[in-house]
Formats: sequence, structure tokens, C-alpha cells
Amino acid sequence: MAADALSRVFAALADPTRRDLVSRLADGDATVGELAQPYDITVQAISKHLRVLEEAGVVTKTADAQRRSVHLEAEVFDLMDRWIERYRRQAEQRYRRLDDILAELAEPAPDLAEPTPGHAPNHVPNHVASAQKGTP
Amino acid sequence: MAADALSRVFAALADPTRRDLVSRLADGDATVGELAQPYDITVQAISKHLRVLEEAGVVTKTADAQRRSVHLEAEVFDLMDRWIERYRRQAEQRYRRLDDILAELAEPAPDLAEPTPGHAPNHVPNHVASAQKGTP
DNA sequence: CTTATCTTCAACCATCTAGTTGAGGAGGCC
DNA sequence: GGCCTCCTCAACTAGATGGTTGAAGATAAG
Repeated sequence: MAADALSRVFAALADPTRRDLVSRLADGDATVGELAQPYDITVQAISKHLRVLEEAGVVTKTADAQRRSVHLEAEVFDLMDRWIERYRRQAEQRYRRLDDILAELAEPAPDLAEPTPGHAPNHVPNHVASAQKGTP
Repeated sequence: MAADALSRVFAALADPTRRDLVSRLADGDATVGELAQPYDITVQAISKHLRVLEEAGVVTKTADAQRRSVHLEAEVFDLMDRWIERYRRQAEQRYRRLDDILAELAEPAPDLAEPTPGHAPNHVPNHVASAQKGTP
């Protein structure tokens, strides 16, 4: 489920404990024990959280001894950023376009104007259908 | 449970179907039925997905009739962006600082960035890093 | 008024997840 | 060797999640 990279990253960061771990790792590498210390939960639970972060590519563990040093990987942020920026820009462009339409409403424009249900999105399905969900 | 806003947003976008819905809504508003059409799953499932996105603040529904028009809210992207940028910049700074440290390994550098409490993060081949406990 | 369309609510099921306890595995240190 | 520390694996539990089917609430159309 959700095998793709972006889903793993988002899911990994959907947990406040894991985001807090990332926050602390941004200050510098740390061992599992050091990371686990401030929390009430067991060190095994932290180990599991770190495994989730690792499988998402958010962190890497360098096994330099029996104490694993955990390191934050910044590249996944680029991955998320690219996704976010893409749709944000698109949505903001749409906003601006709507403003334009509202501004020039004085013209005899067809019925597509209002933010009311009138405007059916002739959305061309470029990414459509069975995007995931392989088997019905 | 996740409770906090950021967790809800990340969790909402951790599903590829929901990300695809966002992708289509970036093109323009649409009704639930229109959104559900390209997928193999039932319209009820899509309705549930939209409720998750709505509770995360990613979309809003304007109940203008019995056909709800779904609208993408761009502000949540700012929320995520702020979180991502914060830690990405921090991590990149740390990278650059590490380069500096490796470059001028002979000199005791004055703290150019912040009053670092213990100044530990020389996580060089040597795994020092006595992580500072910033309370969570 | 009746009917058809659009959406949600409710109950249910299978799977995933976050946590627990308990038992190892792998090195450093006496 | 023997022990101690750090970390992970295994099995289990409670709760969330994503999907289903079936029925109901609102409103437009006839």
C-alpha cells in the first residue's frame, strides 16, 4: 500500500513524534538512544519510528558500531517541495485567473464566470483512471 | 489520532488517490461525482477521501445545491512549506558548516550561526555528537 | 406529488499502525 | 571469558484507515 516514494515520505512525516525526531536531527546526527531519551515511549518504539523514516529515505543509519548514528537526508525535502510547489503555483495561477475574470466581468462574457456551480471543469484527465488501484 | 494540523495535512497527502484528487482540483473546482468518475472505487470512498482532505483544511466544500463543489485551498501548502523549508535550510546549513569545519580543522571558529549550547555536531568519521537536548 | 440524481451516513471487514513486553545479537570493557 | 550497553527482531494488542454494500436526506426535474 502506498508503495510510492512520495506517499512514504508524507506518511512518515504525518506523525508528530517522527517530525520531532527530524527536528532534532536537523541540529546534528545522533544515536538511537540519544534520540529516544526525551520521550516517554520505549526505545523500541523510537527504533520503529526511525525505521519508518529510513524506509521513506528521510534518514540514514551509519552502523559505525553497535550504536547506530542517525543522519538526516535533505533530498527528500526537495521531493516534497517539488510536489507542493507544483500544485500551489497551479492553484494560485487559477486564483489570479479568476480575479481577471471577475475584473473583466463587465464584458459580455458567457456563463462561465461565477464561482457558482455554473462552471463545469472541463478537466482533461491527463493523469486519470486507475492511477493506482491496480486490481478491481 | 494526529490531532495537530500539520499531521492531518501530511496524513491527508500520504494517500496517492488523495494526492491525485488535489492534482485535479488544482485545475479547477469540481463536484464529488466528477471527481469520483475516473476511479475504480465507489463514490462513497471518494467522499470519504474528500472528508479527510476537508478536515485537514486542504479543500473546502461549498454546498450550493445537492451537488457540492469542491475547492482547493492553497494556504495549507504554505503551512507545509514553512515546516519543510525550516528544517531543510537547517540541515543544509549544517552541511555547509561541516564543510567549513573540515576545511579549517586547525582553527577554533567563532560561532557564526547561533549560540550552540554544547557545539557537538562534528559527526565526522568520529561519531562524537553529544546531542543537545532541546526539549520537545 | 413522484421520481431521479447527488451526496452522505451507517455498519461491517481487512489491513496497517503505534505502542507494549520479552528475548536475542553485536561490540566495547573488566 | 564474562558482563554490560545499545539496538533490533518477534509476537501481541488496541485503534485507525480504506474499502465495501445498503439506505437515507436534499433538491432539481417531470
